Amino acid sequence: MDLIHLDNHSGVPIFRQIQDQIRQQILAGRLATGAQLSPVRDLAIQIRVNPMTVSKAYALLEAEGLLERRRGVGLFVAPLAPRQRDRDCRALLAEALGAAAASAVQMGIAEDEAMAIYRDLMREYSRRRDQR
Amino acid sequence: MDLIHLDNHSGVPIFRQIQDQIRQQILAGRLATGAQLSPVRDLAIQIRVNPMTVSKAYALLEAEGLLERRRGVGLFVAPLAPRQRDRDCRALLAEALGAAAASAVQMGIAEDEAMAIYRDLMREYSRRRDQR
Amino acid sequence: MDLIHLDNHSGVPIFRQIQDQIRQQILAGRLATGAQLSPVRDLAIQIRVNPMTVSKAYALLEAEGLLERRRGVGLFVAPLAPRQRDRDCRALLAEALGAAAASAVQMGIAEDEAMAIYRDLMREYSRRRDQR
Amino acid sequence: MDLIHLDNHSGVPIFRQIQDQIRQQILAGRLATGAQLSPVRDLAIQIRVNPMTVSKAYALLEAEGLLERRRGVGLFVAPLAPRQRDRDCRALLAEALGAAAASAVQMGIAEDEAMAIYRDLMREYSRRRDQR
DNA sequence: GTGGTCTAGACCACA
DNA sequence: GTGGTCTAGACCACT
Repeated sequence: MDLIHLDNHSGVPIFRQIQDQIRQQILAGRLATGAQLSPVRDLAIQIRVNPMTVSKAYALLEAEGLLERRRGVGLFVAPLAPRQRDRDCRALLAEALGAAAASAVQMGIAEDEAMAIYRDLMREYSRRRDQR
Repeated sequence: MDLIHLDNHSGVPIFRQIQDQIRQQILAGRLATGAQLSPVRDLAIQIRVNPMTVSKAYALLEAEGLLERRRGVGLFVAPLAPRQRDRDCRALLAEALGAAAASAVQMGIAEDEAMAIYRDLMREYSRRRDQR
Repeated sequence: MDLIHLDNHSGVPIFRQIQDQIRQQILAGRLATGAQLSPVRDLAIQIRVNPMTVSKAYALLEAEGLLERRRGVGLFVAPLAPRQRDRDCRALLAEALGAAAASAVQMGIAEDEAMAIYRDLMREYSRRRDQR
Repeated sequence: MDLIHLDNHSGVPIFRQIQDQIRQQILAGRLATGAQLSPVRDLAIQIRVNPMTVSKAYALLEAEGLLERRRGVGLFVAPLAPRQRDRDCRALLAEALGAAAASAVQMGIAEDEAMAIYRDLMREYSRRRDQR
């Protein structure tokens, strides 16, 4: 399981940051089906956060159907059909893009220019990622 | 001044929703330089919100330099150099696109596909807007 | 809002007891659409429980779509179409009856006898209720 | 001995699910007096559960007086007077129906309708059972 | 060992 | 005033 990176100044609740990052790791396939997640306490120590906060993030992911609890054993990535996974990915992306689409249209920025800005940002990110 | 649309379920603070929408109207040119904004009380009644909330949104926009307060008269859209306006638009858009770019890269969605999704969303929005 | 009755010995988590009872009050129509719920702190004091526990119950009911949050104002019973309400009631009842149906069949108790037992229990409850 | 079916999502402890299902098999007569139960390890492997969990279920059933332990030999279904058996069955059923009776009354569902729902569920179960 | 629940009390954002 | 979040630490149930 990849490291979780927290930003205390973003205004986004910590449990939400954890939840979002784990969800992405699952949808991106970096957390495979059946994989066991870090125990609540371990992750809590690792990212220096109260165990309850981690627990809350896990609970919400379980409610989303992405995690499965095995009592007394631990939490595991729930099986997810590849198609379902793809659909979830697209839905997630579309949601993230929604506000940006509205912005561009409202501000009268040309479709091509907006797409170019988006492309540049994606390249920027993938470059940064490859360097790591 | 266009109508403000609030979403109680989005988790975004109401004052922020007002602020964002007015800012966009200004940058999009639909609220021209020198135009007078609705008085706090009027807008508050119109969108059924506590006047304090509207006032807070206005104050933040004033702090951004987008509004000008003329005491005893009202609030007006501050003059804004076209270049400045364009730069602000792009910056705003880039910010809105940032998270979506990171998402697409992390989830391994191809650049082209992500851009296509974005394009579709923009067309969807402009179509909806034209219909009104 | 009716009193919430807690049973510390039932093994059912407190937040779940609160959640269940409020849900029933809503579905039974004793908490009408638009009614404001007791503030978290008030209810917490009234039933001698930690505010977080109440808050958790409220949050889960909101996730169910039965409650609506108005930021900084309070929590309210969400509008619910009468048909939807009826369907929810039946679903809730069917769920509660599921295990009992399986039991009766598995233990080979005749349909009529099982139904008679059920009828007697209902009469017992309504009698008790009327006395109050 | 019939198969034990476990549901990890029900919230009911696993040892409790095992215990309940074996109890029902005994009361239903599908596990006859004197019959030997599967050894702890065998059942544990069969239903993919920690042997300790099976052992706990067996121990609780022994405490209930439904099982008899013969040291070095195994566990057997204890003799049970038919009347006792019937009483246990009814008591078990009444317990399972208690919450459902309270629900129906509280939600104002008519006695007849509630009983009809219950009857339908029982028929549904017996049909499913006959198909197997 | 695992996760779940609860407490007491603090601080914050929102209206 | 409202609810939301987080902490630190306790206790419990399950495996």
